[in-house]
Amino acid sequence: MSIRVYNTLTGEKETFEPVNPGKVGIYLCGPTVYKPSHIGHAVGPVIFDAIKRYLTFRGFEVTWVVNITDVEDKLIAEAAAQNVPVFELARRVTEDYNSAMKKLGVTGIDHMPKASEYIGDIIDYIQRLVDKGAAYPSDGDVYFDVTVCKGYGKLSNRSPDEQFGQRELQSGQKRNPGDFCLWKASKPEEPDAVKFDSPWGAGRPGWHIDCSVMSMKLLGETFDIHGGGMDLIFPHHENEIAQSETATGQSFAKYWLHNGLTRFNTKKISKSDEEMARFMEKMVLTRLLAERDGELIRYLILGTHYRSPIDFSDEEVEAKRKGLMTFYRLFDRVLRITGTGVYGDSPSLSQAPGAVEEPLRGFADDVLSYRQRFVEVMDDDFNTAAAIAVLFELAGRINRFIDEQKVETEPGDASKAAVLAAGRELVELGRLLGLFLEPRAIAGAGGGERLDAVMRVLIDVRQYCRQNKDFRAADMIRDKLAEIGVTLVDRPGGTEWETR
RNA sequence: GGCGGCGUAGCCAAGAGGACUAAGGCGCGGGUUUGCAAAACCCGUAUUCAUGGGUUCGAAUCCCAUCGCCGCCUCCA
Repeated sequence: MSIRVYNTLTGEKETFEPVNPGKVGIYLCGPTVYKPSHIGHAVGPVIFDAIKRYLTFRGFEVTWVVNITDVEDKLIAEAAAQNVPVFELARRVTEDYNSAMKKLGVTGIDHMPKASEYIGDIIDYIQRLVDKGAAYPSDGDVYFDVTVCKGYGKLSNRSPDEQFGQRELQSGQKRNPGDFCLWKASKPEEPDAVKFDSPWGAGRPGWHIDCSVMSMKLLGETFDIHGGGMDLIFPHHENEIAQSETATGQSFAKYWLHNGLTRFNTKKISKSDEEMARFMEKMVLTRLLAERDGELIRYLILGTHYRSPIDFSDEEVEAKRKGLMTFYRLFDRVLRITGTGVYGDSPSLSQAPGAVEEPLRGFADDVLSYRQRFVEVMDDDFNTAAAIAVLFELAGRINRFIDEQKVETEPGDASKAAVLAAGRELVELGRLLGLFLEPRAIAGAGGGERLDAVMRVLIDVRQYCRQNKDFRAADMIRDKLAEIGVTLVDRPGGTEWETR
């Protein structure tokens, strides 16, 4: 079976064949670091992190680049407004971004190049375009001439003739309205930190050129996958293609993958929309991740196919949280039964299929068939939503096995081993999506020794009441605890407590 | 005006010509279990995929039209 991906360039699903067999280069357009990132900025990184994990699992050696744009108009303006040095602001925002990525389990990024560190390469590149007659200086700016690029518009299906008449751009310095800026002349009031010397005078790179230069520098002139939000298709990615392919004479990225945009009340989260300002505040990643578990946000993002838009709401997050608990509860259950956590490194069922013997073989076969199904749906354009559905089915199958075999009350070595191997399988598959990376116990969870002891007392008192058939008192203890978010659970082996 | 996306159960969301009398999650109803719960498991929750035509032996899936929502064409993940 081969992997198929939807390519924006062709508008079709294609069989994935890397430029160099066995190796995959991925470039994802990262943030411009002038303001805190919001939930929408997390979608691309989370999805591509899952894609990298999956491709690695499928045997590819993956190199993943996410750029940081730290030389840009809005960053300069914001730094001036806050009265801080440009690169100081950039550094702070980048740090927040990185810590958010860490919480989201995005660990696969190999390079995070900054535009400011590639100025020399960018200048060389622009010079190359000028030498080819594809770019022209004008009053200290340098523009790309879209008319020299015959394929211009192939990504976004726009022809310059039809489209640019609509724009009210009558820049006197441009030859054509669709020409875009490669190099931007500095203005006197701008800080020296962003004035770079060039053959055309002091200035800084235009918006698109840094992506072309850094991607080709790190991944080669032709690489495999270029990703970003759908809002980048035009003009950003279109212009990247134009300048890159004109410069090298070769095709740029082979597959273009675009993720859907995050919406709120069916509207795109936008930086300029007044009515959304308050919501935006809440959706700032650092704030959101202070309140919500990173794994939950990641799970929420992966619960929708990457090309579909995500409607974000508190209600939806809460519903998803309940779903995730199903897995955590099962993991706790497996730990209770086997004494070994599913997060450990004992073999999963697929790693040691022989470990499960004949009477339980049917169960083992089911588990392996879910694994197969998981691979099938992921092969089909990285359908993480369908993959998660398989995870739920697998979890249900394991729970049913435990119930039917009465593994909790009448455990046998064979059935316990089967439960552990199946649980490990579930975690292993989840980890291909970047889920279940870290142990997350819900029973008797992290309140320290003192709380643990207090809970023990309450549980013992309640047990005493129950033995004396004083169920009103016993239930009162349980109900009061429930009100503060602590659930008491009576199990065959005794009572345990859980927090939400 | 041009380009693109979306419309599947109460909600979220897969499915992209035959395995669909349409996955999975949340919610809801019934049951097993329990002192009662919680959890888990079982059963039920869309004869139908915005609407109307068409192509086809066969369509949620392809084509056309209509309605509604959204994005891009200026900075945007």
